[in-house]
Order: sequence, then structure tokens, then C-alpha cells
Amino acid sequence: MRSESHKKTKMKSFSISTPSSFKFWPTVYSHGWCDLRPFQIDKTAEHIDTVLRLSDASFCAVRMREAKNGIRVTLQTPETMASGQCAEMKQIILSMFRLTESMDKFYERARKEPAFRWVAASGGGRLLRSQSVFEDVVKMVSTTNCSWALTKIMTDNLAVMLGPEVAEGKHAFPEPSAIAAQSESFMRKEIRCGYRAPFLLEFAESVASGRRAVEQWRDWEGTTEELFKEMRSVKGVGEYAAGALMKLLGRYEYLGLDSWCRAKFYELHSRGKTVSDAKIEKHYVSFGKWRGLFLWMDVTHHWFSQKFPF
DNA sequence: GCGTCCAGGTCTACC
DNA sequence: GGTAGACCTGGACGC
Repeated sequence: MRSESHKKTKMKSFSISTPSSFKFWPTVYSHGWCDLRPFQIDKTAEHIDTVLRLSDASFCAVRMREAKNGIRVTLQTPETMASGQCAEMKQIILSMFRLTESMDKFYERARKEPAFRWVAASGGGRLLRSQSVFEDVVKMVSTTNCSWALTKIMTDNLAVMLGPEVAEGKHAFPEPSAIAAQSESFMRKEIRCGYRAPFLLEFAESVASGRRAVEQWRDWEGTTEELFKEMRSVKGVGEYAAGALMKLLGRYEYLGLDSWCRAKFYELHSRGKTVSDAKIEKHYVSFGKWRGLFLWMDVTHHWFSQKFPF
């Protein structure tokens, strides 16, 4: 009886306590995802909004800000929800901010390297991810072979045109079935995803039909190589996209090099001169299973001097 | 304002 | 296994 009445308690906000190694803004700005819907940042008010989808098919637009010992989450629309729903939201946010993973071993390794001693104190290494693996894959495909401006256009269009509107201007990311139901022409002309349209449609259909259980990738029991191979079997997911996606699943053996990473590496380690990918691989090989994350820390080190680096 | 060129990953066909 | 060309868009640039 007591637990039943507890479940029905309505809540307007809740807090998430975090380990001392966690830093809110460096995690938000760990890579470009915070710039893509449904995330929306207000730099003046210093908060980040998003829209969460719950297992009972309800939605909630939430506002998250840095708090003394963690994250403060305030419900926007609806303004209150049952405590059980808030508990589910808390689990989703923990996963998005990578608070379900221990970074102790990574920080231990970083402290041994003079060039990376700054990492632990700066709260680096937790890479923000979407609520779902499906959303991460769609976004990653949308980053391939185009400018960041076009990636933003594609993800904006997906959320606004196909994602449910929870509050004015606040849309959840679309479900696989919502994308799968579109025509290739709509995806090309309206979403502006061009030649990626058939790739995204095929992927969305495979997830919506249950043929591809992508959400299980976060609990993958096979080897890292097998997971990488599984990702590469998605059309539109090449070496870069799969490598970058692996990092969002807590596996850092692949570098996930794109042109931006390469350019930054050349600037930092070869006086601007182009070198082969093999040479870049060699540079980080001593970091073992953490090499992909050390590469990312290396090329984004300059971001950590500002609260809002982009 | 218009046309041209380039950058950006991945796929496919071909050698 | 390696390579070339196609895919498509926004942005930069020249006129």
C-alpha cells in the first residue's frame, strides 16, 4: 500500500547525484551531440533541455542544469509526473551522461601520462549520448560526408517533421517506425538527407520491424570486433561512423577518424603535415583499449578551457 | 543573384 | 585487397 501511494506522488523536479569525477558542462560539450535536437542549450541561462520518451509512451520535456553535487532536472511539459516516471527519467539521464559507467580505469591510465594528466581533473571522457542507440546511429549517419551545418539541418528536420511535439518548439526524436513510414523522396527533399535517404529508411525499417535489435548494442555480450562488424553491416555506417558509435557504447578500441580529427592531429603532432591513418593509429597504440578516447581527448583538449566551446 | 567548385564519408563496380 | 567514381548538399568564391 505504501509503495503504491509513493508511485502516485507527483514530482516537479528531481536531482541526480554524481561522482566527484563528473563535470556537467564538459560532459554536455564532450562532442557535437548537444548541438543537435532534441537537445537545446541556453548559454545565457546555463541549462540544456531535451525531450524524453518513457516506456508508457508518454513524453516529458525536461530542463537540466549543473547543481552542487550533480544534476538538477526540472520538468517543463508536463510540469509534474508520477515519481515512478521520474525514476525512469533519471535512469535515462544517467545513461545519456554516461554515469552508469565507471571512468576510474581510464583516469588511472590518464594520470600516468604527462600529456593527459589534465583529463581527470577536467572531467573529460564521458561522451554524451542520445536516449537511444537508434537515435545515435541516425545522427552519426547524418554527420557523414557533409558539413556540420547540414547535419544540423537533417536532425532538425527529422525532429520537427517526424518527432512528436511535446511543447511549443520541443520535439522528441522520431521513432524508427515514423522514419520507416516515409518515402525516399520525402527524406531526400524535405529532410534534406540526400543520398543517405535509402540508408536511413532501410535502417529505420530494420529496427522498427525488430530485425535489428540495436538497443541491445549497449549490453553487447560478444567481442568488440563482432559489434564493429555488426555496425558496419548497416548501410551508411562506414569506418568512421562505426568507430565513433563504438565510443558511445563504451568501447574505445577504434579511432573513428574523420577529416576534422585528422586535421587536428596534423596540427598537434606533425606540424600541419598530412600523415597516414596508420601513423595516427601508431601514435595511440600504447593506450590499448582506451586509444579511441585518448585520441578524442587529445584533439578536443582546447575545448576544456571554455564552458561553451562551440 | 547566379554559376562553379570544393569538402565531406560511404558504397559499388571494377581491376 | 586496392582504387576510382558517384552520391548530395551547403558554403565559399568569382563574376
